Amino acid sequence: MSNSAPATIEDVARLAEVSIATVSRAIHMPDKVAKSTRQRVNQAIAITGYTTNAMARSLRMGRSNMILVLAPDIGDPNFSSILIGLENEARAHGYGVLIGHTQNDPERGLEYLKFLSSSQAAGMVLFTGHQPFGHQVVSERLPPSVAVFEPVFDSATPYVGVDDQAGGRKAAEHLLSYGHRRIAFIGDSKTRLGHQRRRKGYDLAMDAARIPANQRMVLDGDGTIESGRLAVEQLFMRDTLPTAFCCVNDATALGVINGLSARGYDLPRDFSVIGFDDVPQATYVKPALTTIRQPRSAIGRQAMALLLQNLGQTGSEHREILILPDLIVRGSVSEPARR
Amino acid sequence: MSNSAPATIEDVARLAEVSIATVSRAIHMPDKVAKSTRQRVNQAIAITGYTTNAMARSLRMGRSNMILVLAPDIGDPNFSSILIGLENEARAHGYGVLIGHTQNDPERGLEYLKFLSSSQAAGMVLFTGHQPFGHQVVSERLPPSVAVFEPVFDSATPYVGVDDQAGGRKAAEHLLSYGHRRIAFIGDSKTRLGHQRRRKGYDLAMDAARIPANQRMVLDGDGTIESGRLAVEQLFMRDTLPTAFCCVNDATALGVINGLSARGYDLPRDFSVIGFDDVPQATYVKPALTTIRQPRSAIGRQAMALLLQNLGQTGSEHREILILPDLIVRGSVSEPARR
DNA sequence: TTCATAAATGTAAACCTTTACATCAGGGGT
DNA sequence: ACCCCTGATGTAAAGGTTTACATTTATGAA
Repeated sequence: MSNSAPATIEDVARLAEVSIATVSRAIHMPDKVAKSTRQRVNQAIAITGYTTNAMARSLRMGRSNMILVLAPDIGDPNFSSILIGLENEARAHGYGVLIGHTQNDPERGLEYLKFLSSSQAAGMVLFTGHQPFGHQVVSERLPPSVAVFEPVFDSATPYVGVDDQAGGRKAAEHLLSYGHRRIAFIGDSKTRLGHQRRRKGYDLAMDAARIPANQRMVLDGDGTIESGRLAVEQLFMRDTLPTAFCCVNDATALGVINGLSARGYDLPRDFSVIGFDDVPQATYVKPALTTIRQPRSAIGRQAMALLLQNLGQTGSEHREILILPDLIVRGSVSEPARR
Repeated sequence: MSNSAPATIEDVARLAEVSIATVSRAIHMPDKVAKSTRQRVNQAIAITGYTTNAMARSLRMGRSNMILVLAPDIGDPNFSSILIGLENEARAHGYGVLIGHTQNDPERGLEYLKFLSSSQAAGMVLFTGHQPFGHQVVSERLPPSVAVFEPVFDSATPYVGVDDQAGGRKAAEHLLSYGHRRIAFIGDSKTRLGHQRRRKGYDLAMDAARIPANQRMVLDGDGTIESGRLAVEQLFMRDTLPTAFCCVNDATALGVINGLSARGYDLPRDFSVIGFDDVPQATYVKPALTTIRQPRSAIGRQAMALLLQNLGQTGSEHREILILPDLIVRGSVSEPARR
């Protein structure tokens, strides 16, 4: 039992008085071995506490049953719930999940890639928005992978994520439905592709509402709280103010709320604000933030399903799965103020 | 280069016209091989793009150079910065870090334990506060491990964490130094051991200030935002109110601030609040939360150093390394209000 | 020149599996 | 009585390393 060295298949074989091959078969192809033998083997396994050495197994099989999830930032509020989706789906198929934290450091990414190439993991999920090795050219063939949350730049890696454009449109339409016409969009054209798509959704909604392009106030930030705060300051230097803020993400929206409150405005009476993502903080800010929710666990689930499915095939076709997000109504949107 | 199968040590050996043993030596004990040979080998490695198969290596050596970090909740705001400390230290010693997400599910914990016992990882770091397999009895000898953030219940696992008692005392003393005498402690005696120690620190400070025990208002919550809010409600049903709230952690403090603001009070004029942990949100709440900061990266660094050091030895003595936390002064503490 | 010794390299076993192939026994059909 | 087939099991190779031990070569002293 609690011997110093863990039991090997040989220990089991000896105890059950069979060959190691039979033990292996009893485990993996139970119908190929006589019932009486199977019982003896199972007993021996129970007694020795044998558990198959995954390392040897993977070495022999040239494939492991672990999936590596590469995240640049573990702390990202979007990460953990997507992860749970990934894990649950993986688990249902007999796979385990390991997380690699790259901190956006190409060297670390490369390290984890080695982990994959020595088949300690069978495939990978990318949160990074780019290949984990930066722009270096990597000689090895990349393992099966799928991107999540943000498509991988300049690559045919399949992608599963929220339908940003539809979400952006939904957000803008929600504001429009309350009668807002002067709706500022606080965007972010640089850091993420998805953010550009959200902007596109906003434009589409404004087009449909027949609001001319020159009446739209579009500011470009970088998706941080600070950038939301800054946008407020910039807008207050103009002649006309918006009645509502359509923000590219919740962080920006939080910054906007912050800036507006600091100026003494009462929300949502004076201004309406809508975000995108539905981060945990959205509930606690005052007023609670109306936002578009990332369908996180669905993204995780579908991404893992896609990856697992692609593990078998060689040439997996490029695919993009977009999931429609829901509008979460809280307290930060109301009718425009009379002025 | 970009052949289908990755290059093995044999490919390198063939190209360099030496035996595989020499290649291995050229890599791991360069001084044991003649300079000219070493050069040829290095060249061959460069050409083939060889990278040693970690799986085979670990199988042979019975030890890997990966450390597994087990976290019940990836989303915990304390997790990511401790992790970075862990990673940096590991990296400096040639180890990599993998994260296992247990979700407090003993089965998952057990799964990751198997990962360790087949020596896919050399040791583990526990964030869990308990052994990852719940209360099941596990036959195998546990791998070298170290606990972080929260000591492992009922076990001799070495622990590295903040000095909760000193921190709790520091917090209370800060309030006392502003002249507060009626200081409520919103605690949590159940979910974490560290929280009890913080309470102890509060008591020590109050003792030193000669405030009799029957004048202390101590409420017991569970360390959540909700529990902070609730504590406010309960206190307002009493005759005497505190002038300050000493909270067992930031979540509780956030709840308290929330509850107080909801009742229309102006902080910190009407009440002072202090937290513990310094979570990211502490900066954004209004007023910004004065708190005791978890020395997160130091914890990570020292924990990994301890683990790595214990990898060699067999019987590692039980040790507890406590790191003194700093007080972070923001805006939620001031003199007590005149009433 | 001849040994003894050190330095450099090679050979082969071991780590723990999985699995193709070989073997063996027994059963059913002729 | 013989053959063929099936089902159950065993044998051994392979997967990519590291390393103890064996072997070869070079070095220096006598």
